[in-house]
Amino acid sequence: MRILLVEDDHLLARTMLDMLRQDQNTVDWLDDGQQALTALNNEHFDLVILDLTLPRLDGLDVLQGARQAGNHTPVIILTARAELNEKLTGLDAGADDYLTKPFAMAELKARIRAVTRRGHSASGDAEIRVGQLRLNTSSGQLMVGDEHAVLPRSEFQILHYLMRHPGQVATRRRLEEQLYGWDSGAESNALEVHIHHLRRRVGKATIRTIRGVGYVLDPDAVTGDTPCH
Amino acid sequence: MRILLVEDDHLLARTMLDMLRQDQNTVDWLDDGQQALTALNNEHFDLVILDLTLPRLDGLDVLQGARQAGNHTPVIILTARAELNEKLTGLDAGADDYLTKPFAMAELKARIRAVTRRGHSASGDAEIRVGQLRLNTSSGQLMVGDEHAVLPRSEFQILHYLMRHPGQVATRRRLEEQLYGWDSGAESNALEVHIHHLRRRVGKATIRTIRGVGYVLDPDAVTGDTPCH
DNA sequence: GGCAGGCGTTAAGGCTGGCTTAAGACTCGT
DNA sequence: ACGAGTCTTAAGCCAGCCTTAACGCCTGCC
Repeated sequence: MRILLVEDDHLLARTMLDMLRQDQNTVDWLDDGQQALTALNNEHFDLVILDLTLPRLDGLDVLQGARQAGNHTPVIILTARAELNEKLTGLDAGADDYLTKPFAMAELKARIRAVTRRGHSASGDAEIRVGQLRLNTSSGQLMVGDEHAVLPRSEFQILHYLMRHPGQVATRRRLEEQLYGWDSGAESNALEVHIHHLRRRVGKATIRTIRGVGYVLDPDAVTGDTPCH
Repeated sequence: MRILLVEDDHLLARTMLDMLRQDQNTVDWLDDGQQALTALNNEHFDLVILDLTLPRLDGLDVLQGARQAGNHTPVIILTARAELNEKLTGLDAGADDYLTKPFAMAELKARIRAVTRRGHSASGDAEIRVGQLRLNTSSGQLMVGDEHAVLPRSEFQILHYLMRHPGQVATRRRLEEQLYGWDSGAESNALEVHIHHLRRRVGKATIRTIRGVGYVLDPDAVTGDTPCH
């Protein structure tokens, strides 16, 4: 998943970055409310983790601003216990969940899973299913029928996105964002190569090309082949 | 197992440390409530042994703080008999068990086994089973099929953790925590070497590598080798 | 029908990270 | 003090991953 972390405590932020990236996410980090709002308006994220006390523009204003602009990205708010009363305002302003500092990293993981609505309750590993595809989102293990594979990072990111939006078109741009966040700069046909490799695993018909736009995952497509070489 | 001991009586603490380490555990020790809460929020422990009278932050506050942060680690509370009435509050606050000082080390061991819920019912030796693996957690004896061996400490720690979380990813970080706690500083490929030795015992396919992340125990993996030809 | 642009396919190169092995350091019991 | 068993370190190897680039195909447009 692509996550935006907005947190001005650099020490805490770094801990969270490490944890989130370890969990196979592409994470971008800002420590400033103004920039955060701009980023939210111009790019796509699957989740925002938003501290309330920020320089330049308060977290709540970021949230409200984004929502007013029609942005529905799931948001988890971080807040000090002293600001408890603000939380109500926070939920009113359109946050999906909140966490009071200090919090346990495990708890953050759980909330993320809850908010993104995958991995039902149980603290076990989260898994997405689409058709006969089963993708373990914490280990990147993929089951196609009864064949098993561990996806490399890039292929995982792509397939994960496609499976989160089955039947919807994923633009090339969107997929590249998922892969690189802001670090990118990759100007090549890398994406097509990854898609190629994915199709080899998943069955050719499962990922359909929309010429000039991007790709779609076809939930109904059946594989037919399981290469094994 | 990785255990956090929070106890400000240094003499008692040292005794307990020795005993717990004797039993193959990795134990970290703090004598201060504030630090304990911080540690609990940022790291993973399998068990906390918590004295109630602590400098800076009372034991009960540590417990409550941790629980509010969403931390579900099993906790055993230590308390002087004079503070008996507090115990009820202790259980209310989310402790799993308590022990009144002075106590026998054997008693503590028993409580630990009970709280960590391994070694069902009878106080006989605790044993974990996953697939065809059977690990005796008190002796470190491993049965693979009908072959048996006694694991050295490091390999035991790793396999024990993997078997407690079969099918889930164990990050390198997590495994190193299990091995060293805070004493570490070990910057090397030691973990990989241990994994290598373990695979030799347990079958290569049983421990799967998740590149850039860690390892998973595959419960279904058989000792032989994968078919596919 | 020819052309151009987008996409598929394949192979090669660089690189990272894990695997393997062997050698020394250490511990502990005898 | 010695030896067996254990842990760490280091070095070289290997495999897998990502990107790049070349080439061919397909599609749609003129």
